Amino acid sequence: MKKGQETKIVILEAGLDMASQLGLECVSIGSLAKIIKMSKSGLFAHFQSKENLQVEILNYAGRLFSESVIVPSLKIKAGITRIKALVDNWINWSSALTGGCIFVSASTEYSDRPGKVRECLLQQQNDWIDCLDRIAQAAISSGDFRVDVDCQQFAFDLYSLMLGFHLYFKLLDNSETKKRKEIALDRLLNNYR
Amino acid sequence: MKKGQETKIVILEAGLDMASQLGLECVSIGSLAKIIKMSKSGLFAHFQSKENLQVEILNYAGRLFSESVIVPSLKIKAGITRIKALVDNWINWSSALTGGCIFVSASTEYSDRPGKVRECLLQQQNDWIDCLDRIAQAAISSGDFRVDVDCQQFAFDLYSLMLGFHLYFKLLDNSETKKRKEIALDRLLNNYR
DNA sequence: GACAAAAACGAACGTTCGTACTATATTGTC
DNA sequence: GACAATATAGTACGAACGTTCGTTTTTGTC
Repeated sequence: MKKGQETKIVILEAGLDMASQLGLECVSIGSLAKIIKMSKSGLFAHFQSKENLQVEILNYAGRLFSESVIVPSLKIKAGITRIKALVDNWINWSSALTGGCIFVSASTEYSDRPGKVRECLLQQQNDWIDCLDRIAQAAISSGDFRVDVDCQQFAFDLYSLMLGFHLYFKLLDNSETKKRKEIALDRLLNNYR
Repeated sequence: MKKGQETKIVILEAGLDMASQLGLECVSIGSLAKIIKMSKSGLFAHFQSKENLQVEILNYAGRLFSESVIVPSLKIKAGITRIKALVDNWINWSSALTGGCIFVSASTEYSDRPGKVRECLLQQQNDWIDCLDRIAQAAISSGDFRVDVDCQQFAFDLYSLMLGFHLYFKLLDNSETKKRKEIALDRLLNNYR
């Protein structure tokens, strides 16, 4: 790999970490450069604008999410076991990031902030919901879910549950979070069974 | 009322609107002053620090939330009708703010940002969850909920549902959001009945 | 209407922001 | 090892940031 690509990965890794803590909008080029010990202008040259940097951080997070959450889940037998694995992977992903899942914070940050970052995020989120939809469809095919299950409703239900988990886990630091998640997930799955 | 108090309310109102769109952290004294057509220093004098301004915006939002969501709900007969009214009121509250519910965005914004703002938010959120807990208890007393219902679990479930609604409604602008919410709420209530 | 108190203003502080240049180092290729 | 291409650094910019200060205007009270 070329030197420039290596540096870019270092930047994006640190940028993702910072974004997960402070939000994508509060990632500043100066402070990010300081963290990875390079000059502001040297870092800037890789992206040409702050907006590009934000978009690239988001795409970098998307690739990581795909690798560590989606792909491993799809290797598991379709149905409820896959869904449970998906939730586990998502929680691990959230926990791995210092400030929690970047998509959760970005979703509130960019709901009223037009621009390339918002468009990129919107695309990712709709893709993710489609992915949840397909996982529900596979659960129908495998026989775990009833044939009349509304897969988009499943996506809404599961995503909501994850958002609740994230709030309880990160901000509230509630000790019963995992239990709450477990109970809610079991009830959710039973309703589609 | 003294002149100073009137001005402060104007500031907090505009501040809340700005915070709901950009997040509390991106409320800047200069731009806020410009919006309400007063000087930066004049505005600043009301709060002595930006952090104080943020805390006061949050408390102002809390009072408004209490008035427009909690209090009206408590006037409704305890049980499922009250819970449905609460959800309706919460949705109206979210819709009334330009950028959606400020507590939703603040919750992700301050999960990793120590300080007075975070502490204030944490208090508010725990109070809100306790409030949901008590509403579930009242539903037990009224006979709508089973006596063995886990009220803290109810709070988690309902809050999760609202977070999902908020995402679908605000960022995704999904046309089926209300339907998704309705189905999820009915199923949630049936499970506790 | 006088007079003190409260409120708002205007200018400036040092810092950081994103971005634009030019110059110097480092890299990869022949 | 030469040489071009790439990558990083350095410097500067105008604007905005939160904050401080002294001054002026407005307010409420007697």
